Amino acid sequence: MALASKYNALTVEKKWYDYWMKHDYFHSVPNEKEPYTIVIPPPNVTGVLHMGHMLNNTIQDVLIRRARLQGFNACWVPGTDHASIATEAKVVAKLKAEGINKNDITRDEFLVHAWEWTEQYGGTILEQLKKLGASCDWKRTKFTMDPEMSESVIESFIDLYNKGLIYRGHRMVNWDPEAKTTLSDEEVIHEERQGFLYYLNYKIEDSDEVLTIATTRPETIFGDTAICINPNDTRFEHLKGKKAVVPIVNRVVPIIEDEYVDIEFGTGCLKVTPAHDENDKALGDKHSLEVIDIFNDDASLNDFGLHYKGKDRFVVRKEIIKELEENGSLFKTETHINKVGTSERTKAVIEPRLSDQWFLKMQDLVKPAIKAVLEDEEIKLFPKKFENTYRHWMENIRDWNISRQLWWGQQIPAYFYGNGQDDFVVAKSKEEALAFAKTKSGKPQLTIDDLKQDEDALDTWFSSWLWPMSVFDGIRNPDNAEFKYYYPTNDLVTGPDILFFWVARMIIAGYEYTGQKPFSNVYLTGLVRDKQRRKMSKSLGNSPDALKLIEDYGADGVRVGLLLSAPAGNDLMFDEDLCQQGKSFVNKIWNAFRLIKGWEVDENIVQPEASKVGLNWYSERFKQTVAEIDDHFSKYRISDALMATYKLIWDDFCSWLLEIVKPAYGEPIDKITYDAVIKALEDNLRILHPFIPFASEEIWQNITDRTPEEALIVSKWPESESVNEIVIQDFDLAMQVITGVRAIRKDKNISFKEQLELFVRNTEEFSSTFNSVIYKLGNLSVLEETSQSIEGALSFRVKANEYFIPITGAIDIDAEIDKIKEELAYT
RNA sequence: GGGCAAUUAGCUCAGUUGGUUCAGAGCACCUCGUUUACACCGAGGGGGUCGGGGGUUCGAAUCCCUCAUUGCCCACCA
Repeated sequence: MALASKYNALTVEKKWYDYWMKHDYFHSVPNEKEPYTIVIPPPNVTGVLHMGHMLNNTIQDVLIRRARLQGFNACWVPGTDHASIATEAKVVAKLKAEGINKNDITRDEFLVHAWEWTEQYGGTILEQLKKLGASCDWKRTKFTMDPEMSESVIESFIDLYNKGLIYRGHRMVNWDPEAKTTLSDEEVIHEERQGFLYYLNYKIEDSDEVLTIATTRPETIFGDTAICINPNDTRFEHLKGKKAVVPIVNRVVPIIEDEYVDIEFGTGCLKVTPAHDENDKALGDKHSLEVIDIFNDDASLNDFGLHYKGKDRFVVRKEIIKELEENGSLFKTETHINKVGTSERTKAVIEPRLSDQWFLKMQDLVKPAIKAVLEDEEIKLFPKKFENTYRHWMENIRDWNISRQLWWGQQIPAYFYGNGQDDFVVAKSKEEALAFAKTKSGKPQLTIDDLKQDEDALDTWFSSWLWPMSVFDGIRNPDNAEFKYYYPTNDLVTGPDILFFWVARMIIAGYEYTGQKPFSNVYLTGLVRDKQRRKMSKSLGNSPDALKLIEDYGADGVRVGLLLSAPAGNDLMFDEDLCQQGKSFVNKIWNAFRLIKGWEVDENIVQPEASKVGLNWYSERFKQTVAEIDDHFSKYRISDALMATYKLIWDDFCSWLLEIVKPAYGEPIDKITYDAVIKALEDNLRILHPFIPFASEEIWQNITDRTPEEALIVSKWPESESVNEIVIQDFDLAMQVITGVRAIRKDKNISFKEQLELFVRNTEEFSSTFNSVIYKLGNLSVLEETSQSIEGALSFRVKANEYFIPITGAIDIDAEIDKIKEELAYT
């Protein structure tokens, strides 16, 4: 059989993925075996595969494939997230391009477009994962807006509301005037920007005196309802109890006192605008100030803006400064660097805004989640260092604003029947709501048309925090057999950037709904960066095309490349050269297979001693490495596990063993050796499979014909067995000796293999003497260099001293060793 | 401003309780070799005051203090 000298990844990978799918190896159903479950961090439904996904999902696939080989009932649940903000933004942009303004169409019309978009692009990222080799249980694919998934979300909302944990609040929120939506604190990026600090003069009522305050936002004077000074500030002693006049607006506002004011900053005096600043809001609440909202939804000024009405806040800022200057209210202007909140998605400057929102009380919910991670260690974070940040966040948690001013997502199941703040009911359906409303309002005459559902949708994370439960329908139906079998899941693999958005909240939800953890281990990957340590981003254009990489290096090569330098929690500096290394590795294995496959077997040949010794050694070395790999896996040190595998295959198997057993060119090989090499190769493939699933299966199936039940993907991970360390030590020493001989003789005509034969013969001849000398010396760990002369003597150097022990079978080894020890004591 | 982490070979990183697996790995580099599995190869080799300084100790990459630099998280001062 002629095998290509270059491994062709592309055709091979397609072939085996189809084969695996055809035989349904990925699909799991509850059975008597122990489950091993991973739920995928659902990527955005309309997203495309990027390097972060590649890394993430490669790790998950490695874990799931290994678990499958270990005999677990492995189940990896895939799916996508509706990603309300991101998707809605894309749909809005698409409609805009078609000349449709979102505000001109109805919610239902918009949703039709959104669903069309989702159906068109929704499957892309999952198809891309298949190219990577992801062995997800595709029959279980879920979408966070599937009917039953949405129903779970609504049910949990109702449940939490009924428990008194959800409330409506008046809260300063981060308003994105471009998307016209609220953002969570986490979605706001604070940027340092060069701005100005404007010093404005406010007249004191019934006086000629003026008071100078400093502000970065002069356009908000329309919303001023007080001036605040520090009660301990002697400079303003005489102003206590007086009133000031806001320039242009001519509103008379009180001068209040609060220690919040920093005497050192600015003029030690500030204007209070409760509607547009969080701190001012707090001051306003404390001093019962009027709240005047001066902005429209798009951050243009409303009626309170007087002649600036309808103009954008930044336009107003420029213009009002001119006006203030003209009327003498502008005292001076200083440059000032301040941090501005901007929207992660639209980049618009965030406007703090008071708004009716839905909140979830976190104070009590968070308790079991803190305990589970930090006290009981029921859930372990890898690497452990993230526990600190987890603690910090959880212990300072604030109530979760779960409503979003969006259409794409689960609409909040609250129905208003009147105009009062409390004239609403929370219910599963409009019909149910009507019944509740009649009772609550005491108005039996209410009809379904009197009910108006809250316009807001729920935060995306409010659906994904249920993910490990809802994918098994554990919210609606907690007693179902699948949920009981698969939950809690085992491992979660995700980026540290969503430790709080998602991971922490899943833990909270898990304990709230099941009293159990949602998963046992959290593996936090690093961020994928480029060679210059920059974050991969579209704007920088430094993110390689994931699919192009797979085309160029093969999925196996890319997987190896990514894992080679991705220790948990460390950022990964991605470099295409690593994929090349991965590709080379795959090719190396392929060529090792070609070599073996090309041998002609002759049953009549006696097995050479060197082969026997080599195979015996490799078998021990393999067991030793498997133990090492298992240990790495248990600590989620995936790249170390891969490196151990890499070295075993490349160095020990290819460079040592195959060189030892390789027959001379054109000569046949004995059957015992051949069979043993094939077995060793097969064992190698078992441990390689999680990392390079395609190439390993290809070689496995080429070794001999296999039935579907015998496929590598469903074979066995090697059992851990005790290792005979002596065999390995002896062999290592033999290697040293031979290396020494070669160095001394510089004889290019004598092959490595022949020298091993010679060594082995000598070993046999003087076995007891020789072995115990080298073993004891080995134990001393003092050997720096050894060599064996061809005449059958061992020479070695210890701490710069040369020793020479003739191996004649008649020497007193212990005496020799003692002599060396004694000399060592002096040096 | 508050908190957390990191700093080890040219690069990316290991180094678990201080001491014979403590100065390591992979890549890169240099030399030589082979072209009858594989140049996506083989055999060798060079290379580090373990960020600086101080301390504890018989002994420190490892523990303590301090400084410097970097990264991340939280909060943000009108």
